[in-house]
Amino acid sequence: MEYPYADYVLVIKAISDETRLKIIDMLSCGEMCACDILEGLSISQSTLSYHMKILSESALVNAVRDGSWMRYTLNKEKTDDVIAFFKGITSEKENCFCKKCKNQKPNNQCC
Amino acid sequence: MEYPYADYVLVIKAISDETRLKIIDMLSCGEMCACDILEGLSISQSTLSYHMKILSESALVNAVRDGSWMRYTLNKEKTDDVIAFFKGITSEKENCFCKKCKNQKPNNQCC
DNA sequence: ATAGCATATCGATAACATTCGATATCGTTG
DNA sequence: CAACGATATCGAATGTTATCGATATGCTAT
Repeated sequence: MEYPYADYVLVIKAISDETRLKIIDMLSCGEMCACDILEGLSISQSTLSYHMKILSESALVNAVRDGSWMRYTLNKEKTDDVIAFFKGITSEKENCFCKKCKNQKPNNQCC
Repeated sequence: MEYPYADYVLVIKAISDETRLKIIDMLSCGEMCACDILEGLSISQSTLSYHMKILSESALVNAVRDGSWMRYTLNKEKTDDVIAFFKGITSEKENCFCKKCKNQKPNNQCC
């Protein structure tokens, strides 16, 4: 209990969209430019730009300009960080909130 | 490439909300009833009911009626499944989409 | 400097999410 | 079976997201 939930909500929102999950998958084995990502999807160029902005602003994806092209890579540090966060909140721990419950049962569970 | 993205979008959307992340964290070390969860948050009872519905419909949380109370537990199988899915799409793999890119560079990267 | 390609931004729209108070349902207990 | 407590559902208000076409910006060649 007491994680920076709000910070992670931004990142998790970024991965809670089918198009963006596909893009992350596409980037998982190497760098791609916007034009190639666009070819693999059925969306408009402006929509892709919108999604890439969300992915790079949440730091899940690194964006580098190369001439008139944009080259994108997956930021594995960030994706691992999200995984670690989610593992953390789903794992049992000391000082857990539920241990303070009022309506505990004899078996030390809540309610 | 070619994961059941849409299926996981539902689950990831379920965890992309601050209130629901808190609830998952609360449930991480044991069972809780709705009333105790409600005490730990600053939302109305109807809003909690809405969030619990999203969490249990996405199978992240198991809901059991016990008399007039509802008892909730975290479904670790499902949370582990989401983690496995996300690890999968963020890890390099064979037959990766990006290997079919048109605009490849000499280093075998895209663009 | 200008024409052309790649990408970003804008404005509109439609769909979806979150919240609440009011009310309904459901189960328990007198 | 009536009253009550716990939870669910409804309807409305408000905010957020995804999408597009049109247009702007920014680079690169010519």
